Amino acid sequence: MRSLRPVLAGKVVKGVRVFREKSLRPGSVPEFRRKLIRSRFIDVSRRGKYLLFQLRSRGGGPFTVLGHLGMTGRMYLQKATAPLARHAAVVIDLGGDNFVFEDTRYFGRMTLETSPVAKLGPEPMSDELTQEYFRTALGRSSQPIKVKLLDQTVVAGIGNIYASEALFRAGISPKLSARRLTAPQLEALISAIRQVLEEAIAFGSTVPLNFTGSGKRDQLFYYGAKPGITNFYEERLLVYDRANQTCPRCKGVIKRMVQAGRSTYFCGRCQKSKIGKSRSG
DNA sequence: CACCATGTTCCTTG
DNA sequence: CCAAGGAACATGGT
Repeated sequence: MRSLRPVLAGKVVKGVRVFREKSLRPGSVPEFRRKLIRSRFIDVSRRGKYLLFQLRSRGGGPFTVLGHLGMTGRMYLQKATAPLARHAAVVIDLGGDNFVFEDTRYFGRMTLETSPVAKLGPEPMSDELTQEYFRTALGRSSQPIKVKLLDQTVVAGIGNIYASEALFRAGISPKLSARRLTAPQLEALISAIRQVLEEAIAFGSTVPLNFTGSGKRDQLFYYGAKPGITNFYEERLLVYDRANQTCPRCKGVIKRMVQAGRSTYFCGRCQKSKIGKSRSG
């Protein structure tokens, strides 16, 4: 959002090319093209993991395009003459530049349907995320706290990597039933979430939107370091993808487990909150 | 070949 | 009605 806002503001849509119709779900190519062509980008904002592109049509009517990157999506501007990425899904012609939505796995999307944002929980950085709110939102749930952190209706914007990272920093077991977190644990978790996201945003700001490295996995999320900076990863993610490595806090061993179908990484030694596993799960 | 991967939504089961 | 689990979406890396 921070990168796109300054480069999109004021730009007029000259054309729209859709290479992947399904990336517009829900919606259709004609509808999307009709709405966008000759419209002007006014601003870009964000809610949870959604990007909100605010535009104004030729007649002056404001409307919003919702964007979501899924797991592998990227959105960036490039020169109109630059070759398109293999998995370019939607390309918006802005005159001299193309606004490219590239998405290898096509889990991301662009749509005129904005209703998903209404269902989101509070922004993690906002005053709305309080210990009291958390308590209420978690309610009597017996689900593990890690699984609850991925529920976008509880808190918006936390993904699988940062859920593990936040719980590690808060010293809370990912297995702990959501209803069993104490007030101090909730406070610690809120602080940890904010710290993790703050660092992630600061780091992300140093990386070009179309950055791809040559190392294993995705460079932005996993390593993200500019070429030459090889140890940023070491400092950034403390437990994620570090199974069998030594815990940086207690010299225990980082473990991997699967919760709700997603990998969770944690230290079995310093994230013990024994009242964990509910018998059913 | 097998398994894993930053996310969301739909369907089924209990 | 709700909670919870699994599959589906599609492609690429190890």
